[in-house]
Amino acid sequence: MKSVNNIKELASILNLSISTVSRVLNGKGKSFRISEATSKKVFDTAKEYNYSPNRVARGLKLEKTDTIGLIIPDIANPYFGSIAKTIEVEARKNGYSIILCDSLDDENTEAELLQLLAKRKVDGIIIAPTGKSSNHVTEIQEQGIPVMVIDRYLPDTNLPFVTTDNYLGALLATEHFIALGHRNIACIQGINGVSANNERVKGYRDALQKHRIPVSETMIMGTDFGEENGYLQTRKLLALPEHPTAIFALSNLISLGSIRALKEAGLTIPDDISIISFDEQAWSAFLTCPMTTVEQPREEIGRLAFGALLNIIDKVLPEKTDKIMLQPRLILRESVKKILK
Amino acid sequence: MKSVNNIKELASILNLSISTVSRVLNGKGKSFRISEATSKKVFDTAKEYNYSPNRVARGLKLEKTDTIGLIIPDIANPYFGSIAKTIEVEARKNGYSIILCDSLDDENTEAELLQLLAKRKVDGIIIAPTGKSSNHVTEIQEQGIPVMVIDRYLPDTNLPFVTTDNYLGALLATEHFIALGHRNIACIQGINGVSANNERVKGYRDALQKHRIPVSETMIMGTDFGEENGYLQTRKLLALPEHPTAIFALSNLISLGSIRALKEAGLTIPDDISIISFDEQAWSAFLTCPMTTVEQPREEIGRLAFGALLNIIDKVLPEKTDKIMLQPRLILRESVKKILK
DNA sequence: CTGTTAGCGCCTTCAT
DNA sequence: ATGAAGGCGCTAACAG
Repeated sequence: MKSVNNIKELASILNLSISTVSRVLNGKGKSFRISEATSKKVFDTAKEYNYSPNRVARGLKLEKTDTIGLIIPDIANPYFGSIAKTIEVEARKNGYSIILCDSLDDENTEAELLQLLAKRKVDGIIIAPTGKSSNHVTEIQEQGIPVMVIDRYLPDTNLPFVTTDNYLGALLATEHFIALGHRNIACIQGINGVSANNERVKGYRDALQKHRIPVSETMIMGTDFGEENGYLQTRKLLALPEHPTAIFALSNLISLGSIRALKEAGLTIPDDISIISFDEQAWSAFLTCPMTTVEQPREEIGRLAFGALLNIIDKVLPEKTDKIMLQPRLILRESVKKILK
Repeated sequence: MKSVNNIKELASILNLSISTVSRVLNGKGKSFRISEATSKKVFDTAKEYNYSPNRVARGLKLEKTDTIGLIIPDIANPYFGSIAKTIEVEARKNGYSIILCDSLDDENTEAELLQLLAKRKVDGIIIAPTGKSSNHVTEIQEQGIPVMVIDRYLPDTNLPFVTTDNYLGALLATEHFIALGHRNIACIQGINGVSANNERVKGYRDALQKHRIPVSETMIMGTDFGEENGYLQTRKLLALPEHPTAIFALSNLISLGSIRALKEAGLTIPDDISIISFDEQAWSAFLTCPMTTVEQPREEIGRLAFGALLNIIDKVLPEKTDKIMLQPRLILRESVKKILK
């Protein structure tokens, strides 16, 4: 198949100047009053020789790469997977490509990634930040790269974000426990310090206090959003002289780990212990005991985040910083047992 | 924070020529016998002004972008999510970034994506191809972009690939059904024509034939790898005068759909119907009935694929095309019931 | 209506 | 041991 790799060659084949070809190809034929005939010939020949412009060269010249950096703590987690999917599809519709980075929920990695994306001259960044500290991300924004935060937000910054209302989700879940008679409720958290985590913990605390149930600090435990953490913390709970009647697991992976530990100990949900998990998943309804979960609007998070970023890039909303908080939904199933008082 | 955005500025601050600075920064100080003192000053000043080269300009000049295109049929599926994760991490270790594309398992989208990646001058492409037809991918390779196929392979091409031995996986699963007395086994497939799918179907067929069980074509059904397909096909099966005693679901999502239909119909696994699913997942063990699955070595697929691609890019293995097939593992749980003959 | 040319930031050949 | 300058492919300002 004949093919041509730069506009110069194509122009010489066409016996036209480079600029004319460039103009036609960029849809500026009309405004430069280039004849229909010429235009058509350019398009046809470009197609014939399978030519379309080198995006790298274009990026250098225009200082615009049509590229978005996406930093995710764990792309293997289907929660982030579906957010990534929505973002990728939306981006493509708008002519953008995604550079995917997995921060492994590690702050140093994240900081490096941010620098890397800056050097790659992405037009914007969507990030589910890992950390408590936020300097490295505000710095990037100050360098002039639009940043959109998702899933979590960065306290004491003015970065625009789209998240679930994590506080509300946790409040709903905890109050559900309480309504069914639970008083001794453990909370297995993810990374302490991450806003999504801390808002959830806060919702848990406030729900207890609202109902005059003392908060036991030892019942708030855990180190990260992974399965192993859920497993380990649950084992700790079961080793207690009197274990809690309920577990609030702050991520889909944590609850899976909990289930593993429970099963291993020969305990049954909800008869021996009740559980609610943050983050609805395709399998939640089909577990040994169908799980009551807090559903997050994943697609919407992705869609809104990209839309907002695009607006910033296109300067549609000059200075408006979007801070969007989406409603979660408590999906009731069978993993919480009614307890007699 | 002081900062400098191009090598020219940096050079003028340093009172050195651009070339000297470039050389030092690219680690060629020694071979050009640039003095230690000068080198150190260059490094220090670069750090002080937070300078590092513009990757777009570099890419244009060197005709190397340190970028890999990754085309995945569905990044929200955790099977592909974890493959993507491994690839991203491996790539980064080697200085590459990933441009992520979700083909939606659609051939036209895939073809467009391939063209796009070519225009973005990626150094290589890793693709889990959607289709039966393979022209668009071999074309890309002929344009000089190294291509590595994963998860599936493209028949009648010579493209290097890394997959699970899907045939073996299906054989093991089907023989397990047979060993426990099943004769009437349905097979809910994904996309007909995709190698991963067809190899599995072939394994299923061969296992039956090996044991002199007639293959009923109506028992091989289904349209894609999604949850809804599993649901729909299972409903069809249940509407039959006499439904099969076992279902072989060819993906993790299909089996979830099957479970949904079964549950809806008030049927129990494995008492009313047995099931084996392709693709082990974190939740497989914790379903109402712990699921017997065929595990694929996801991390290894990603790691080997990237490694092989890197070898091709670096021309380490001049012409050797890697065709790697990894062993699956049948994980026995409780979703298959022993049937009396 | 079309063409010439500068320059985006970088690396590297050639020159000294 | 260091510098000057061309050119990667593209777009747009300027010039007809």
